[in-house]
Amino acid sequence: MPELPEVETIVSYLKHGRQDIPSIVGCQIIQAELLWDKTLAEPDVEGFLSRVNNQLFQEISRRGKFLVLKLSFDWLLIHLRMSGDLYVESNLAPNLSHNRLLVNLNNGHRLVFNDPRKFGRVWLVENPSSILDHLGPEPFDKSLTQSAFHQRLQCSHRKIKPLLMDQAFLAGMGNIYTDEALHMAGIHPTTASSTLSREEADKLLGSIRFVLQEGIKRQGASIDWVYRGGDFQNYFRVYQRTGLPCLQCGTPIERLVIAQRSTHYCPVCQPQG
DNA sequence: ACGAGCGCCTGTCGGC
DNA sequence: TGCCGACAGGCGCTCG
Repeated sequence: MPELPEVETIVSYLKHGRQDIPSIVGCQIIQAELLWDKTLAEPDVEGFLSRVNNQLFQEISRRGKFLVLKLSFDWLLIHLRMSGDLYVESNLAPNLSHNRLLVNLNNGHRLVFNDPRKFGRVWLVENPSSILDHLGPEPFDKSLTQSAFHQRLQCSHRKIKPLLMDQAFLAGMGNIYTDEALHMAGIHPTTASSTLSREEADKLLGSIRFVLQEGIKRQGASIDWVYRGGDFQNYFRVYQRTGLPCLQCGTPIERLVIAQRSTHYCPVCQPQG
């Protein structure tokens, strides 16, 4: 599922609340229930359930695709992977079949981690840096200048698509937004990153920021059976549009598999290097 | 230094 | 209808 814009949307919901659902900031944890043990990456179940009790949610943020929840004494890190979702609901709501973790709060609500495919993971740690330190720069980080980005591209001999999806190269890009950004920049997904000119690199960085911003503005994409309110799926240029006309030139969008991931591109707007 | 292949999981969809 | 393969917003591991 979620890439940077979807995670950012969830952060916003948790921080500010939505409709009749309150913010979790300042709420105290009454009791947690782990419904699928492997959801928990760290520590062990006993340690988690006892340590998390009575802590308050102090700050909610995002790093790459990680949700970063600062508690009174620990940090709760959550990665949604392919199918995870995180939301707040009344603790009277019926328990859904794919709920993996429930965190009951002192305001009659609970934080729910729901994840059909069970790939998502949760960490409770004293210091988040051991987990977050391997991530590359945030796409919107001011220190990621055009020239710094070009430099980073020059250093690798990998294909541009898998490189952009490598979280150590850049934090937050996934399959959708990578395809969208490459189309907007007019770059073929198999292009060797080191062959990109400064102009192409500038355009690519601008496109990455543009599509991510667009995704955030639309509150993310809702695809397959995962719906949480966003509608960016109605604005896809290439993703899941195989065979449909390119919105720019009318040529049918093509699909190929790169690094085991489905890749969508326009053969005319994104010519082979 | 790469990329391919696979494992982790459940669900949906299209074809036969 | 039922079965079966392909596919799905991610990532870590092996292997060559």
